[in-house]
Amino acid sequence: MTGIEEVARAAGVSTATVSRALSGRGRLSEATRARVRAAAADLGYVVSAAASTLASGRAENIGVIVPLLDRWFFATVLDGIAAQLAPRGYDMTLYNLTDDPSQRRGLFDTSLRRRRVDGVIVLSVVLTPEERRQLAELPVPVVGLGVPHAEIAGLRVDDTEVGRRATAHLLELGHRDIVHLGWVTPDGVDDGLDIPTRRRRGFVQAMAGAGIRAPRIADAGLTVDEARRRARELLTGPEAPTAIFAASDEMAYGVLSAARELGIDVPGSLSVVGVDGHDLAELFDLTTIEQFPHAQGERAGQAILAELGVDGVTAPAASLPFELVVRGSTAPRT
Amino acid sequence: MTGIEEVARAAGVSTATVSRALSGRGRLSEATRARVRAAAADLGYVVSAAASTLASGRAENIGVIVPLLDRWFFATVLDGIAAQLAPRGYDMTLYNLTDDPSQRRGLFDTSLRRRRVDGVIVLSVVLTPEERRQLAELPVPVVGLGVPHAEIAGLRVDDTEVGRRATAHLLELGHRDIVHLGWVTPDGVDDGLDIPTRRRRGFVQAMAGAGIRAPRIADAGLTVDEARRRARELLTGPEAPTAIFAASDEMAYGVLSAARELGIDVPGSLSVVGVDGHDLAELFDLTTIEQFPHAQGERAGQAILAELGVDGVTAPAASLPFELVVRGSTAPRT
DNA sequence: CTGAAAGCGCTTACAG
DNA sequence: CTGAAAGCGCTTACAG
Repeated sequence: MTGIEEVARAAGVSTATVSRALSGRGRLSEATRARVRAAAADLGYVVSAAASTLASGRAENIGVIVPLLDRWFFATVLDGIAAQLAPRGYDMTLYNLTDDPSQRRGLFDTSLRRRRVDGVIVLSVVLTPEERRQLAELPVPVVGLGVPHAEIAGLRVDDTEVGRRATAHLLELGHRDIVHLGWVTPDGVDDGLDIPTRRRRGFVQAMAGAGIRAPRIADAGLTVDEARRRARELLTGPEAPTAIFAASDEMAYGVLSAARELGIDVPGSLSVVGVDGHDLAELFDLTTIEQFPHAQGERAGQAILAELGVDGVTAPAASLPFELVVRGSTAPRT
Repeated sequence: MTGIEEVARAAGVSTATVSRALSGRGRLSEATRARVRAAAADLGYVVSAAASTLASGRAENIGVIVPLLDRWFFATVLDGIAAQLAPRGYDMTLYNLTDDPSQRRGLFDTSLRRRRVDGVIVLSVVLTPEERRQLAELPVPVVGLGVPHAEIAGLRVDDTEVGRRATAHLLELGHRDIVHLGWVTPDGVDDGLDIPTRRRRGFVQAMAGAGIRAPRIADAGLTVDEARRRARELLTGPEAPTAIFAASDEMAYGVLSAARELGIDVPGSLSVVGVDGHDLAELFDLTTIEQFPHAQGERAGQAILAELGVDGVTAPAASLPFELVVRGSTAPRT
């Protein structure tokens, strides 16, 4: 492969000048810069990442710690991150966080510490205290997105407000027998920083505001299937609700599916609202709180670039937007 | 950060020995190896990726070129790849291929040529001849997964057989008025190597086997929405089919949705079969050809590791398995 | 504005 | 089995 020496020779300058011309760092006359760039393009020269990183300390690479890579939400967030990083020449290295303790140890003890990345984005995962400590000790900035730990700074949707908003929508439609179907608060999160707890809290607050104390809350796993099972119980039990606020769109699909099986008309006899703005929500005609995961990813990308002092990137607001999208799965109580 | 010198001093050996002990390359007495490893663990020493890569030429990193990061299928494949790479200490750097020509040029001219990766996995994307040439010229192995170009070796599902199998299922149920709803063959693919063409071909072959010449074929975009629109036309037009073979599950959802809107009973009056084994196929009770995307990713990971000569990894078979999963969206013709 | 040279932190052929 | 030393290919403080 062509090296920097050949480019220097072709352009009639030193390797130092080639480096400066190509990286854009340091002052250089426009003429020299242009000549060097032309020579490099000519020869098809590209700077070796390893050599450049070793000499400069900059890797131009961002690590992203992501749980459950195959969930739609995270894939969309990743796409948003990539959209911010790529145009600035940053690569994105993925670290999939599983439940396997030895895999996790490998990630925190080794992979992240190889100095391969200039910064880390952590997508809503629950970390052990030890893992948080290791993250904090990394010599690079860390940005969280929906991470339920106070010590990891980052971006966050106001999920309490999300819960309130979804519930308010149902209350405005005249519903009173509303059940919130959430998912279980994971172990080890900081008090009230995890998403299910906050959505639940918003629900409770909104219901209280409408004079309803001790509203009904149910839990299920964060999957279509478990939500379907739980919804079946709720809808066939005594005092079937007239509305269900599901904590995610995929859980809402489970509710819709259970209703269909039981012959319960949506929205005639049951209103359903979800959260996420999932890909297929429109297909299901599901009312939901859209939370723009692509834009969340873009902001996370901006946040880490801003921390790195990349030119022209300013830190985005820490609070992420959301929006109620009313579709056909909710209707006035009859 | 701790360097290799400190570890050498702590263990009472040279840096060469530390390197050998930690990498596992070269002969070394067990005692020395253990002593060095203990010292390294003690000091929390981790080899610098940049220095190691520069000196050895090995990056322990695989690049993955992926289209449309937010589609479920590719996210699942990625998860499979990661599952193979991580345990062997390989990182995975994502290169999102968009339609933007300047972004693509940046990827092929620069990003991939920085010698940051030891190998590249390309997930079913359509490449220009120039891009293919650049890929072939990379000094690292390239493995394709469903790539529609003959010069990129790789893994592939026998999509002709997939089309035949899906169609055969409908024929066995007694259907004759079957429409295949596929997506448009992209420009620039090698003849008959792209997925939609092969599924279509399998459909035509199976129909011909049943004595049906010139069977009906429709095209739509590869999305729920476009499929829904197209299905609406098919189902309200003259000679509405009794069965539709959709070329993807997401397209099949569009068909189901159109049928629901039109009050057409599935599977009573219309049978629908898809392809993919999508996440939500069970929820929709959709008969489909499951093609195990997670396993596809694992195989692609194995394939690239095998090319790199990683210990204990053997090249998987190039032909990927699939399986008809019969659910409630198909039934005998009435 | 530009160059000579040291140095980034490892790996590995060579020698013993 | 182990070490001394060259070298991987850049970047950047220093000097001019």
